[in-house]
Amino acid sequence: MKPVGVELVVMTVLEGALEALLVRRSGNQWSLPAGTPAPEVPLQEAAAAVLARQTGITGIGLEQLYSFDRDGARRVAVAYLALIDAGRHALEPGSEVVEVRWFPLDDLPALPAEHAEALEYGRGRLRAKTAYAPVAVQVLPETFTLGDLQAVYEAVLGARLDTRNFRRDVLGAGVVEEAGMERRSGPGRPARLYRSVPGEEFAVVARERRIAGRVRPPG
Amino acid sequence: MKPVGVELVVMTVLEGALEALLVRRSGNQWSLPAGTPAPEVPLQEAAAAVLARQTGITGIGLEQLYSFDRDGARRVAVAYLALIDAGRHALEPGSEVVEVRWFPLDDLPALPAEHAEALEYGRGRLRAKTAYAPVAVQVLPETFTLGDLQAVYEAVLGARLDTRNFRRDVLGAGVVEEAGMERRSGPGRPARLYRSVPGEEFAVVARERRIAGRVRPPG
DNA sequence: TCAAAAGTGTTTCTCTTACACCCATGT
DNA sequence: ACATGGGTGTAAGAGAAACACTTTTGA
Repeated sequence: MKPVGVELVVMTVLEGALEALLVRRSGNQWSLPAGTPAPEVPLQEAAAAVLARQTGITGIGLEQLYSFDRDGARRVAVAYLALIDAGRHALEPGSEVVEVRWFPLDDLPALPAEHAEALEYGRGRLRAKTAYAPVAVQVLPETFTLGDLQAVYEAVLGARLDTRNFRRDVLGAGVVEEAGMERRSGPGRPARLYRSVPGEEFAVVARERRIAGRVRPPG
Repeated sequence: MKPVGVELVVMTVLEGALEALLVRRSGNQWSLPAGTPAPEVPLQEAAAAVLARQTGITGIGLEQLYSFDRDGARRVAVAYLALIDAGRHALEPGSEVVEVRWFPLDDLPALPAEHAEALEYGRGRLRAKTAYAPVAVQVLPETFTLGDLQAVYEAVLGARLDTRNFRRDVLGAGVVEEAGMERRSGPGRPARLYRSVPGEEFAVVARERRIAGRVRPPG
């Protein structure tokens, strides 16, 4: 009987860059939040529970990423993926861990090789998904500007997008609607606030109109 | 310790329609080939072994499909997907099963709900993959005509494709090459035979040029 | 010579991309 | 008044889709 474990690839966007959530159980070894679910509890619930227990984060949408079965490992690790708004979730290390932190993907601490692999896999999935699903709204507060949204897309894709094309595509896709308010912050014209259209936040269906087209290298 | 099992969604194309491989262990209950791997064997190998043991099919490429964790189930089922050429694999029910058969997807016997779900999921994956990966060559003998290939695409996509566009796209993608022979069967002009370009059979990378474009309803 | 299947180019249109300026505000 | 970020339209090009006839064979 080969047993199953869960691990969590949780990402956010901070200062225009993707960051991943890691925990430290003891010593200097960082890792993904991970645990071993009991047989009677559904796997996704178990994953959510592990996340809550170890990091304090609750109430987020998890998506199954991949089931890793590293050679030599005696157990299978089912990885779940989430993209969330760090600002809405305070980090509270649970009793099993001594520290919880966001790390920029390009400045990670030493990780078990399998966890680094899962992170990389998760980033690839996000990138792929970004082209056809409005995943980015998950990383933003309830209302946001199109500039915010574009910044998230750019962070996830690792590429710069054209503002006018981006707006045309996002608005054309019908996944956001105007909130009827403005936000002003320092100099510059106030930005209109939008919110995601109810029921469209987690839509995974391919859309007639892609939100982000073919990506070109930064520059 | 929640245990893990494997199950196999194996499909082929017969007479222009997708068919799935099912086994009957006893009585009238059909199901997907499935089993419980030992801890020390890698999951994908275990899945291949289950398939070989129960159906006699060996040496095919398996792709992880999804890990199902049906509510109430005490175990996780990692499903693997394959699309193969039925003509190249004789079916031999192993000792664990009494019968192995291909069933058209639109004429399936009664199945456990979870297995029907996995089949449906597999069909969706195939459809999605068809748009950017040359999966279809897996279902054909070593040499085949472009007409054969188009028929496979049409079966997987459940849609009719334009012959000229299809040929242009397939040849442009560079995944097949002429075998330098012809095949004649009954009346009609003989068809050139092609084979898949070595190394491209299992290429999963997105291609610049898609093989099958946006799909329109049959008619 | 007829029926049956294979093979072949071009045109149209849609979608993607590239691109530059004015607007509203804070300091 | 100037610096800062927000917001807008259009033209050119590439890719996808639509479309009909000729070729080669078996019967």
